[in-house]
Amino acid sequence: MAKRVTDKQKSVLKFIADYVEGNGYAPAIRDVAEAFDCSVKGAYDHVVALEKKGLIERAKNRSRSILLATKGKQVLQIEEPQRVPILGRIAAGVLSYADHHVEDFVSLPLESMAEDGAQLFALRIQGDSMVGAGIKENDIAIFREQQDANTGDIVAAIVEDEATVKFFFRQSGRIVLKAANPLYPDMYFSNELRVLGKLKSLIRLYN
Amino acid sequence: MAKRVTDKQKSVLKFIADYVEGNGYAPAIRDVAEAFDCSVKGAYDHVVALEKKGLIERAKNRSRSILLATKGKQVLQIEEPQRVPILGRIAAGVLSYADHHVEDFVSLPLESMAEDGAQLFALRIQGDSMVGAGIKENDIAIFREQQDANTGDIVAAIVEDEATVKFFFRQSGRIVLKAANPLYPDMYFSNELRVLGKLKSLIRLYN
DNA sequence: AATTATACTTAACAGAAGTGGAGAAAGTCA
DNA sequence: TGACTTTCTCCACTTCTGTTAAGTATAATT
Repeated sequence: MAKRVTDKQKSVLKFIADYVEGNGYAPAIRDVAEAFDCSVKGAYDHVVALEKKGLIERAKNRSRSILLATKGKQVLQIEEPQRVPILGRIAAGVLSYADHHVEDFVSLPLESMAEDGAQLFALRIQGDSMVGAGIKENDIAIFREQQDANTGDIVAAIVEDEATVKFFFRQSGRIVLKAANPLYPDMYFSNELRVLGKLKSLIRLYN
Repeated sequence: MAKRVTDKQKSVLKFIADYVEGNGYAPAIRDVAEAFDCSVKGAYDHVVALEKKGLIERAKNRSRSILLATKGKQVLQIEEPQRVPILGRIAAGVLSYADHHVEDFVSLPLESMAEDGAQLFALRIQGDSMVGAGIKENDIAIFREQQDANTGDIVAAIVEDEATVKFFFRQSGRIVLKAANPLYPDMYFSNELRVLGKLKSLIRLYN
């Protein structure tokens, strides 16, 4: 059971997706049959096969109840707008996606922002330490979760039990965090720095 | 025809929306009847009424083909992530949402960004004339379409057949556009300035 | 070579689902 | 008050749909 997905099955899957897209509701099995100019049972077999392979979900004896399962969307490469949590206080440097730490959600405004399944999180910028890089207080910064970084990256890191956003540099064996504001001194670390992620995008609201 | 929407009709509408939300497909009329513990025809009459009032759309003789119309969503205050077009070249100062002027789309990352049906559009920032305000080249700026502005607003306006983004000021009867960069001189206008919209939010991508 | 899965056919049936007529009681509106 | 509209009932009917039975032929696996 559940071998590979055949070309025919893929095209049936695509028909279903297109039908839903176009009509707002799923096709009846007879609609599939008509589209592929085959018998009702032929279409039925395809639908059952797709169901068995987990590409679609369906309710028994219910008309037009086909849903594209996550797996089916993957096959067709349909991407949904990803929702990224805006984290509030980050206690003791642990990234937690638990409800009580999530302030709100942003959905990614551009499809190009979604990455190969990388974990993303967002922080609200506090203070003016990065104004020189065009990052202002209350901006929403979206990070890709990662424990390391390259020189020149803008990162979120834990400094004194607080999340902070700074430029990341490696200088002669040490790590340096630099603000983009001359009023803030550079901070030096000898490797025990807890990096949370790397800045991927920024969202600002006016008014 | 099409008088006000009754409480009962509202609750039927809500049931339909909830059903779709929960199941992924629309209810059959008999599902409505069951939910409201009334006859099939009773439910049918409600559905027909909702259709006549433009709150739902439906296909004739098709099972489970109910769709919530835009008007129906308004009644239930269901907000969908709004998609905003990123406009490319703006020819001769006319805002056109025609396909060939649309580079891409951004969907609004936060629900709070959607406004009372205001028309929004986006531009990609060119040049560094607004760096002082934390607006950098290639940032995506989202504007609310409006022909006027208040002193201090950041606006998109047409200057010499090009869209430009600047601070907007009124000074002794004239309009002044100021850059947020001392390298750019102020521009003065005696009212024939074509304002396209006011900056509402900003999106930046790193890498 | 034997088995299993794919991709169909024709035919039939039962249950699901939409539609319409003919009321009736209650509420709304002018 | 009279004319609608809303909200329902009961019943009948048609159409739509999912499902099953019983095969056939081809391709892919084991």
